[in-house]
Amino acid sequence: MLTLRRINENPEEVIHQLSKKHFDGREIIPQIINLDETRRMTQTHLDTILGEINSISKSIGQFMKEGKEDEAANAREKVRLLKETSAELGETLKDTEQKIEVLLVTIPNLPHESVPEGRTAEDNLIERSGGDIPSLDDNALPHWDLAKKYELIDFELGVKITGAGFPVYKGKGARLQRALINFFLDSARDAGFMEVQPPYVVNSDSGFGTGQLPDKEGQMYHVGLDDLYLIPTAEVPVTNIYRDVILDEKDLPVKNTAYSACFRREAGSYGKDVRGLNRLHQFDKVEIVCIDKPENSYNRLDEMVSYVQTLVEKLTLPWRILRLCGGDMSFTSALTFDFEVYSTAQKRWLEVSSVSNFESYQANRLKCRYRNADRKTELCHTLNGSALALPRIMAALLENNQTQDGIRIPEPLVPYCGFDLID
RNA sequence: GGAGAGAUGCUCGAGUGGUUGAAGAGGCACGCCUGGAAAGCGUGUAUACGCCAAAAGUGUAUCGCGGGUUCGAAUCCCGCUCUCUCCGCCA
Repeated sequence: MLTLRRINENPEEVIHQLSKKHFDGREIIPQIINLDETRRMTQTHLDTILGEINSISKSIGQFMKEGKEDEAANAREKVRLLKETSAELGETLKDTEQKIEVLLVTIPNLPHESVPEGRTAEDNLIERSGGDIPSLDDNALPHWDLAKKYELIDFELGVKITGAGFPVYKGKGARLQRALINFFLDSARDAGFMEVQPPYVVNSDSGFGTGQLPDKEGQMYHVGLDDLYLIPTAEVPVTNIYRDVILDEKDLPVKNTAYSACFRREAGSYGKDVRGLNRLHQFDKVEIVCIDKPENSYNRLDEMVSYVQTLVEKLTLPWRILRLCGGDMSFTSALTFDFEVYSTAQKRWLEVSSVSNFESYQANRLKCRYRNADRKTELCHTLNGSALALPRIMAALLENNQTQDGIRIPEPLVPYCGFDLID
């Protein structure tokens, strides 16, 4: 959620920046400014009247003590009239605040100046890349065939138990999953992230805090009986640790990491995008979350991107980093880098991580603030990224490392797996 | 799930419907004292939104959350949430 201050300070600039995200703010921004004007006028008026009521009420107490019945009755009547006005103003104020909020949550975050123009994924910029794309035999198999051949993942069994998109990992497949989770968590800890184990189910306040609600309600699984949501990412519970929190300057930066299962309804997906491990309703991910001072957040973002790069490099996967264009960025992000790894048998790039700076957009909803050097409270900047999402890493590992003898495990994973070959 | 008790500031803790944003203590910060420290003494110590060009200042709201009674509510009433104790169930 953008701050009213930002909108009021320079509306034209805000409208201009929003256009990069292909959001037309020419109507809504002036509308908000008008409502905010009404809001402030109403509050000034209301506060004055409440102040009068307060002071008269005090005088009534005084009159009662002194036994001045007439004066007291007089004052009571005055207050009665003022209360009628204050009730009306109170309604107007509440109403206006609600209208402002309803409008504010429909406005996306402003993109950073370095965000490239563009509408679709085609327009994303390749920031840098690395690793070697292996040359495979003609009879190289896609991961869903490898998963079957080596009995690593049973998709049909998942369908029986739950439905499509809920695979069952078995044997070395399950062990490889667990190895990846531990490898990612240990690496994050070495890089200075504190591990947390959050709940996998959150309330609506948390959903609202990180921006899943109200817009993306349909993308989360909802537990109706208790009105709770299955998390689509550990970002939600971890970031919400800091909801309604005022951090001390010395607490920053906050660097957290968490493993969680992630649940996404993925309504409307189909075709090759959902084949095998490409898109699941339940998957595993290790997430990194940072909270920092505004002036540090872009350095922090770079640090996070560099860290994720070390992961794909250690796994010896061919990778590239994309700087997302205005049209392809998420609603809440100010700047996003996507990591993709090459899935050689599918002959396509798969997104395995998305690292974003949300600036104060999330923090404003979360009311996550810190006390700066002047002892004033100020909104923090929040950032997060996948480090990493497992399924597509698994897909790329299986496909890229297949040989005549079996599937080779990258060296850093071997101690975690307890085997170096799947055969 | 059943019965009961409770929820006050950074923490502990007081609070008779009328200067209670809230006593007192602790913590923390700053200052004095000291060679340095401790002790001692003094001062300060919530958030949000208004007003003011801004600072100073000042207004309003906030004692778990929401509503009600009242001229006036931390205090009385109702609903909700959470915590604790006992019983039941249970990895």
